Amino acid sequence: MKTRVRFAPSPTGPLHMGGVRTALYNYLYAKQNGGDFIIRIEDTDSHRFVPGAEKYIIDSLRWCGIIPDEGVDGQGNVVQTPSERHPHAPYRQSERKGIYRKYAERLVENGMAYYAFDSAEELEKARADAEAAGQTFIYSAATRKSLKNSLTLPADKVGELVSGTTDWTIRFKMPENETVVMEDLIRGHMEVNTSTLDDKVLWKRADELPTYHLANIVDDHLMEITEVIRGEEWLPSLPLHYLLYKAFGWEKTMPRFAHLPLLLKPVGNGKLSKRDGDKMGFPVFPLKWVNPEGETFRGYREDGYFPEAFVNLLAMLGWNPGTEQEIFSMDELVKAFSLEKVGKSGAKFNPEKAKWFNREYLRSRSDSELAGMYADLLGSKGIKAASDRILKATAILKERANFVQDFWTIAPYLFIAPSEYGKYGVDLAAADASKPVDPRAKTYDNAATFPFLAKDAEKFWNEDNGRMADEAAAFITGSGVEWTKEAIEQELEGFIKSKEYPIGKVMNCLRLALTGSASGLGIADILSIVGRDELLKRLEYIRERL
RNA sequence: GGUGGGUUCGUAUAACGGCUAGUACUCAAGAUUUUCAUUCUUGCAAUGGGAGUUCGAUUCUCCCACCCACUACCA
Repeated sequence: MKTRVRFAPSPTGPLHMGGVRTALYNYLYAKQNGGDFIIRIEDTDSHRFVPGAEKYIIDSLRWCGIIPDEGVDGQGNVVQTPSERHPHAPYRQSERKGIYRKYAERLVENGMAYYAFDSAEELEKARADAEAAGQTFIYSAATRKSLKNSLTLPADKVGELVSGTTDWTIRFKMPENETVVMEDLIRGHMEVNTSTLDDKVLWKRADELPTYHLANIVDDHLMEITEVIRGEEWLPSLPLHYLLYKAFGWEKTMPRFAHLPLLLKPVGNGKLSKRDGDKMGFPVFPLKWVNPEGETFRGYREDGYFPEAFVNLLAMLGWNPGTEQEIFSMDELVKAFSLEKVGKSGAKFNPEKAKWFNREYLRSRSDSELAGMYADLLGSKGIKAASDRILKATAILKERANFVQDFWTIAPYLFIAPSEYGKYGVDLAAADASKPVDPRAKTYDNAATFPFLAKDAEKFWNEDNGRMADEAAAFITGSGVEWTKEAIEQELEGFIKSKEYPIGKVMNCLRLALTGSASGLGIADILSIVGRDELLKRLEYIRERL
């Protein structure tokens, strides 16, 4: 039998990284077994529907390289693998609403379910009363005999109510005192007694829609799903789902189940939630999301993560290959993945490790590809620079950065000149082309400027050091040396040593002039990129200011 | 409260019932370097507690503790 798994999100908001991981594991499992990965939209809750959420979910998965064989494509189209036996479309439960009622009624006819006429208010009251008495109300074998339903009302009254205008539901008639024996691909053998379970609503007259439980089982059956891989939050409803398959007589084709451990927040307890990211400074969503209230949530993509890195770090959260390999491409994941190696306990997300993954991917990218991204980044700051300069800078910067954005923050001085003294150091906010700080900035790439770090200036600059730096600069710019990092390094060092100048002091003065601070790239690296003239200009400039 | 699930360094995890409990991230120290970073080396750091089975328990069983999920006409 062909493997068919599905990811079945509810379009009630953006998909967070835990959801992406669930989709990923489903995808990996499907591909590993030569099967199909299906996306089904579970939009049976008309009240919680959020416009744009479905598209967001599909876009996110596509960014990750998780492409469905069947389902919706986010553009209003249906993706479907040809099946001679069954048409599986549509893939939105709202578009399938016509098919569920007869299944629910079949259960009523079999005596496995019943009509319930209690109003929301009545149930609310029953719950409140129970709570006041220190108890918990559940609609179950113990209570259904005293409630308004087709088990307690005369048949003619039931018929009247069902065809009437007042709302009603179909509830599953949970068996009394039976043990449900379950098998989970990750957790193994489990048992639960049905007396602790309640009579779940399967179908709602109010909106003519099934609830999750019914729609899920019916669709998984109709779509010939072979494995259900979903979050641990579904574990408590597994017995219900087993019973539902049994009630329909579908036991032999019932899918196997695997319940994934939850993703936990980095600090403290509890599962990762939407708000954690902004509180703790990392994204929880794959892509940026603006909710209907206009609130913005950051995304991994916008934070500069490569999709491959994001997929890789997600894969390693709750699963391990059993070897010490940590970096996996999607293809490698497909080969190595196994549900047996998925852990049982919740995984705390570690943002530091996430950055490390991105760094690994950054370093494995070619210089030319990174240079293209770097050029775009510079462009967004209003800086245009020759591509060979950008390429040279890329080679140096990629060893020091976690993200392409870091190329800018690590060394803005490669493309703009430092200007004034700043008490707080290099102010990158001020280094924005839209607000030039110093007219002199126009002399260099037409970009903005950023301030010197005053305390560094005081520390390194004095008459002697300044004079030696000037001498060194005059030598290197006038020597006709080949303008490469290696040659500059050799010549400059040779000159300073031949003069018996303190190399650290001279170099630091040059760095101060060049970068505006006491730390940064190697002098030769910087010079090879900014050029002779710029060295002289920046030295002259710092002298004027001091 | 009830039901279910879980518990190895700070975090992610490894360890047919059997070496000194391994690896990665973080952190610290040292080396390298003109500074910073990189790189390299070294180091810190864990089986929640108690019984039991066993020659031997991180691993199997039970009890306790703690954590998590679920407990809607939501998914």
